[in-house]
This record gives sequence, C-alpha cells and structure tokens, in this order.
Amino acid sequence: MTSSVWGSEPLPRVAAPLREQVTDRVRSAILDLRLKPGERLIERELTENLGVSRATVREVIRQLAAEGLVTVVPQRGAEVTSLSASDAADIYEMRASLEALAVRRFVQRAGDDEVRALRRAVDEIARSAAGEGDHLGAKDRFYEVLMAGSASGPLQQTLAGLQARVRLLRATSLSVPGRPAEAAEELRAVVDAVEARDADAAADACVRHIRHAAATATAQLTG
Amino acid sequence: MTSSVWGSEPLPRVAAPLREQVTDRVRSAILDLRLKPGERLIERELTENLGVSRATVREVIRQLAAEGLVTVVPQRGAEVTSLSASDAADIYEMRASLEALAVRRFVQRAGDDEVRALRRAVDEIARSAAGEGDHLGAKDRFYEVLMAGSASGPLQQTLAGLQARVRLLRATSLSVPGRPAEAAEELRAVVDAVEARDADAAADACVRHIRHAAATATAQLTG
DNA sequence: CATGTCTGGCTGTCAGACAATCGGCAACGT
DNA sequence: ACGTTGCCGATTGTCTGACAGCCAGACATG
Repeated sequence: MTSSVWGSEPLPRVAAPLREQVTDRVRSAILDLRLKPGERLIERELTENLGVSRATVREVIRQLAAEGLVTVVPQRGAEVTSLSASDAADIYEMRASLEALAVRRFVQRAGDDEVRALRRAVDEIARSAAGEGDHLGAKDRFYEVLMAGSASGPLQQTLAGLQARVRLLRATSLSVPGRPAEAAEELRAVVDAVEARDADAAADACVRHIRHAAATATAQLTG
Repeated sequence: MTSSVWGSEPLPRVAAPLREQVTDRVRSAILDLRLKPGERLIERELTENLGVSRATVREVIRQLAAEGLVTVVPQRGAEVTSLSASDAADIYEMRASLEALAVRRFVQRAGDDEVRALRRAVDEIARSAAGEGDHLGAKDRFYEVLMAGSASGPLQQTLAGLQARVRLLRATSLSVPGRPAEAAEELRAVVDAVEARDADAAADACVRHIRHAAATATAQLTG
C-alpha cells in the first residue's frame, strides 16, 4: 500500500467547515458552564458573539440539540439542557452498557500498539490524579484511544453524545475529593483485562467503573 | 382536574413546525427505500420536491445526519448512509444493550395498564405474523408502548436513532420467511417476564430476541 | 498519453425581510 | 384590589436572492 507513505486515513480534514468550528465553540461553552443549564440561547446574540450568520447558528443549534446538549422548545427557542436525576441515572446506565461494549470491541479489534497507548493513557490519568496535570484532558485522551481502537462509527457517535451529557451533569455535581485516584485504579483494572485480552473481564471492570462514578455523582446530585 | 376536559397531555402538538414535517417526509423516504443507501441528496432537488427553502432543507439534513440516516461529506453534501457489516453488528449489539435497559426501566416504572398495553401490542404482532395485518406497524406500536412506559428521554432518543438505522439495514437485507412468528414468540417471552415484574428475565429475553434478529439479518447481509 | 485548464453543478455562508407566536405589561372594568 | 383584555416587543420560523469556493468531469495541449 502506498497509503502508508501518506498516513493511511482518508485525510484528516484540515480546514473544518465554519459550522463545525462554531459548534465546537458553543459546545465548549456549555461544557465549561459558561452557559448554564436552563439558560436560553438567543439566535441573535449568538450571531453577534460568534460573528456568523443566523442560518449557521441555527444549524449549529440543531446539531447540539441532536447531541442532547440543548433542548429546543417550539416557538421559544433553544436552552441548555438541564437533566433530571432520573435522566442522569439512565444516562450513566446507558454509558455503562455501551462502554462495556466498546471495550469488548477494543479487545477484539485493537492492535498491540493501541493497547500500549491505552496503558499509557491510564498511567497519565493516575499521574494527574496523584500529582499534577490536566485530569479532564487525560481522561479525554483515554477515551480517544479507546474509541479509536474499538473502531465503530455508530458506537463512537452515540457514546460521544452520552459523554457530553455526563459532563453536563458534572456541571451540577462535581469533583469529590478522593475520587480521581479511585477512578484511575478502576480504569487500570480495565486495561489489565484488556492486556490479558479478556473481553468479559474488561467489560465487567468497565461497568463497575461507571456504576461507581454514577454513584458518587448522583450522591452529589440528590445530597 | 379541568385538564380531563381537554385531554390531559401537555398538548399533542397539532401543527408541527414545517421543518419537522419535512424531516419526517425525508426520513420516511429513506426508510421506505425510495431513497437508496449511497444516493446523494441534492439540496436544490429537495427544495423543489418538498416546496421549502434551502435553509429549511439544510436544517433537516443536519437533523437526519445526527440520527445517522444520512452522511455528510464536506464540500460534497449529504448522501443516504450505507452501513458496513461491522457497523450493522455493532448497531444490533448496542440495541440489545439499550433495549434490555429500557425493558428494565419499563418493569420499574410502568403501571399495570401500560403492561396490559404491552401485552396487547405483542398479541397484535403475533396476529399480524400469522394471519394478516401491518406487521411493521404492529412492531412500531410495540416499541411505542415500551418507550412510553420506560419513560426516559435520553433512552428514547438514542434508541429511536438506532432503530432507524436498523430499518436502514432492513433495506439491504429483508424478510426471512418464518421469522415474524419467531419474533412474536420471543417478544411474548419479554412480556411474560415483564408481567411477572422480573426485570432480569425480561432483559435477558430482550437481548435474546435482538441477538436472534441480528443473526438472521447479518446472515442475509453476508450470504 | 499525460498533464494542464475550463466550466458547470453544488455546497457553504451571508444579509435582509416578513409573518406568526409567545410573554409580559399596562389599561380596564368590576 | 383583582382578574380580564388587549396590545407590544422580542424571538423564532421561514423565504428569497446572492456570491465565493470546491469538486469532478470535459476539453484542450504538449
């Protein structure tokens, strides 16, 4: 294959369409809580603050609505989604099921180098949990590797949406003290199973991790 | 409650926004195979055939893209998604996980009348499988009841997307002879467990059903 | 035959316009 | 003082028309 010379993939799309840049900006704003749940998104304001036309803004809003980050009320417009406690529980449970599946696929489909990358990612999480470093970023990289290795378009798309909503949750609740270290340990268990190529064990460990995360999160929510 | 005079619910949305009507139309066209997988969707054509402006058409396309029914290639436009065999397998597996979860929620949350409605729905499926009647429609109604009873926005939204993509699959493969009767039997098992309020058994039966459906479907695909 | 160039078809994006609708506020009658 | 009524501003839903940029295939050229 000559493709190895250029780097296989069908081209990483260097210049993203304006619409996607804007989508990313707004999504970040929501996840960073610069737009709080329940807050209305007025089209005119967005056009001004982002410097794009209303048509573009509207497409962005539809996109984010599909991801579940904003909710559109007919004839009233979009607002940042605010999740109920039961929604939160469901989302975590969905994540548990689907990430377990993703981990299974990873075990089946990922090459040794990708397994090593996953190991590195979890190490970085542990480091950031103990000492210093970008914990959220480290977790993001972990999931990036996981998704790439499990190589499933549909799974990736769906999980991305769920993950975003979880972060939306993290808005309401947040960082419990000893939690990062625990999380790192749980993820290490996942990678251990993956390295042993034991899909069942890996899936189990994954479910345990998310159930645990859900427990601490909802405790914050209702408490 | 005075609401009983008008019919309880927060209003069934009589006049849907134009955009949604159009979305439904196009979605139907895709699922009924009047638009085949791989076929390009040209904006101008859609504006003419549907009698709406390009702006509206574009919002509709973004919506369907988010549902996974169409794929947009930057600078080239949208085409009806065509799924790979491995995508199909993943989608079925995701459906298995999530519908199992939905059934669990149904057992927890649904009232007795909703359980009865589910029973009626499965009976109708059986009838349509044996003698005559709208089989697809019957299945749709079954899922409608299921979703309403499990009462979870996120679950409903996600599963709707998956279900649509499964139907897209059904485009490529299709109706195996004795299959409908089997399916009816499997769903009956689900309802039996639901009536017994046994969430685990119901979830298991559900997973079995979808695995079975996936098996026959992928057999068609690769064979 | 390989390479460069042109052109038509589409998409990406913008600006501006208008009707329909929602929410609140103020005037009104009682 | 209080519930109604009616009006107005803010915002969304949708349309029109326009223009630049990109892609693919036809065409010309050496």
